[in-house]
Amino acid sequence: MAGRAGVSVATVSRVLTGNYPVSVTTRNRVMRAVRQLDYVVNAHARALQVGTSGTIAFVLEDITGPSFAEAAAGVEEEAVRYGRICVVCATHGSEERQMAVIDLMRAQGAEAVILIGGSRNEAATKQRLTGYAHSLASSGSRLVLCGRPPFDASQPVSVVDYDNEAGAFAATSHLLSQGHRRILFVGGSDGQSTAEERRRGYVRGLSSFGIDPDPELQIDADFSREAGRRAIRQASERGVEFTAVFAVTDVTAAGVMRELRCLGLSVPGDVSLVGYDDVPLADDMTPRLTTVRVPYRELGAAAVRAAMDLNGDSRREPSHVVLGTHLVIRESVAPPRS
Amino acid sequence: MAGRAGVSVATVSRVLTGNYPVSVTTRNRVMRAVRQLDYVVNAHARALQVGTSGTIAFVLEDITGPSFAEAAAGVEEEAVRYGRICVVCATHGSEERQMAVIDLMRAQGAEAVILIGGSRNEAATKQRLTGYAHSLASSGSRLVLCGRPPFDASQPVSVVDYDNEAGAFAATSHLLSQGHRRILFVGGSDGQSTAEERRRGYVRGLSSFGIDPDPELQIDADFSREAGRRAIRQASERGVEFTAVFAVTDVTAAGVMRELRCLGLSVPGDVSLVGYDDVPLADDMTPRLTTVRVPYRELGAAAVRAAMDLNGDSRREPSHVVLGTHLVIRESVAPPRS
DNA sequence: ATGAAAGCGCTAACAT
DNA sequence: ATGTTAGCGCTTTCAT
Repeated sequence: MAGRAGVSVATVSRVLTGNYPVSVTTRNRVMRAVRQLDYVVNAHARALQVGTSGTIAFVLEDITGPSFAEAAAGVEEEAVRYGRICVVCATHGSEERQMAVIDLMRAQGAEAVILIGGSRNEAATKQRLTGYAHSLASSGSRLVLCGRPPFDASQPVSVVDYDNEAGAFAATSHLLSQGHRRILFVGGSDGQSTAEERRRGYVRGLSSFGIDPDPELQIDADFSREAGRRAIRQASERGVEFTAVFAVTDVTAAGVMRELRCLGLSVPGDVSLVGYDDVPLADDMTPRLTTVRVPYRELGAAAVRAAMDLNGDSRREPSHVVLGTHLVIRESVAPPRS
Repeated sequence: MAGRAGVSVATVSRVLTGNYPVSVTTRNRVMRAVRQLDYVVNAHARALQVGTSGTIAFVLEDITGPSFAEAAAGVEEEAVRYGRICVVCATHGSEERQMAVIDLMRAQGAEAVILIGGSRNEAATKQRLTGYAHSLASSGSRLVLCGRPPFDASQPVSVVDYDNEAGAFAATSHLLSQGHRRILFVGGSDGQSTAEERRRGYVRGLSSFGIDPDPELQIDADFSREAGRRAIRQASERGVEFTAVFAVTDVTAAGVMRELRCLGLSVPGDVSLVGYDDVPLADDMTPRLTTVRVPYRELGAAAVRAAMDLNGDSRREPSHVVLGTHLVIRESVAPPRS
């Protein structure tokens, strides 16, 4: 390449990186050679020299989840805005895979690793993540957590969060204010942090209306459609009475809605329903689903910003930004039949 | 690192890559040092030396599209199965961005670049892609196209396809066999290849029933929900009469369904509706959407396989695999009101 | 403004 | 079985 342009490799490097004065004629000569040879620099060689690769890793459970996908879009867009490239890895919920992915990204010299999603076991996970965070920090990288409880500020991990609990509180209050008293919460009590926080909001909503949470009204379910269906089936088999359902997730709500229909119950005529996330699906359901809006795209974007801000000096205090949620009222809630 | 273990760098390399005999004691010593130092190899240095990085690039328009997301999941899974890492880039429909992304991946030494989605202008795009393909091939990489018409076999590009036209034919035939004669096709005629092929299937379906396609019954729309709504609004304003709609995409169908409702029309009572893709949404709509199943996940997986198969000798004939589609009959189609 | 050369961290001959 | 060393392609002093 340098030969073709009749200049030294150093000169080629200078025109290509563009951070050093080069005479116009030389530059043209080089650029012509670049075109003729269809040349691109070797990113690995450059990264090896410069010490950084401009890669942002986004680690999620499953790309197929609409809220994760939305967040991924936010990460991707913001990453390219900063001239970075974005690699996305799925863990399929496995902790080993998560660990493997983080090591992989450390090997790649990723500028930041952004982890989205709740975690199963707060205490143990927190410890493990702290380990990751230090490993990453020691290689000049950053760990950013999305939608998880923050760490204490002494750890080199930033978190971009939203108020899960407040959203759930708002959703529950809405149902309550419409006159519902027997509200079924469909969501995990398996310790998944996101589900747990939402459940807390539900309980607090109830309490603020002076209602004692009835354990019978809380049914386990993960974030899948199938879990939503199963939950309703269980409730029905157990003869649980309720006039409204608060589902931990919009897609869980879709399952709930479907199973309710199978039982011959209409929404919102017989039972009201609210979801969480406000993914596109919510607006396509019939009736359109009342839900809690979570700014996932913005969440992703904020995560890369959090990562980049700390770029200069890695001794900077890790940030904790929390985004707001709000209730989106549509058509799936009505007052209970009297 | 080598110092800490008291061995040479070569030995460290040997135990870490594991492709060379090392005595058990030495291996243990090295592994201990690895753990103590929390060491990971520098992937760039390795790639620089070995000449390949084990990266598969997946290029799509928008991660948020459910069918793309599904394909991305297929790519990701298959890539990790092969021990590769997967970077996903969004082009947002811009050809320049697409070009930039491909160069970027060439610089990264990606083992393969997988491009999904139709293209606007077949002739020009084909030429441009041929250029990319040769560029990639010359750096030992591969271009794989997903869901696009194949190239002639002399070009170094593999394609993994599915029969768009046959699926559309099946969908249209289904409507026809239910007694519909005025079927509105909602989909682009802007030359987007996917839409175009689906439209051809629609026309052929009509023809096979001896019906001349009425231009009035074909309305422009891209793959978005909004486009679906707009199309129905237009049809209604123009006073077009129809008893069924075939939407180019499930999400377009969701828009169609919504707008139909706004017009006071019920599905399938007043008008029948079929979509295309069979994304999860289709099963969550009310009524559940009859649609054409496209095996997107398998498509993605097949794309990485196509890329890897050619790995050994790059002189091998590029492959063209085509996957099947089939109609999924649900509840959005009924015979027309007499 | 340009060239020469060192060196980034690794792997793969080539010794031993 | 292990150590020594060249060199992957680039950027970056240091000369000129």
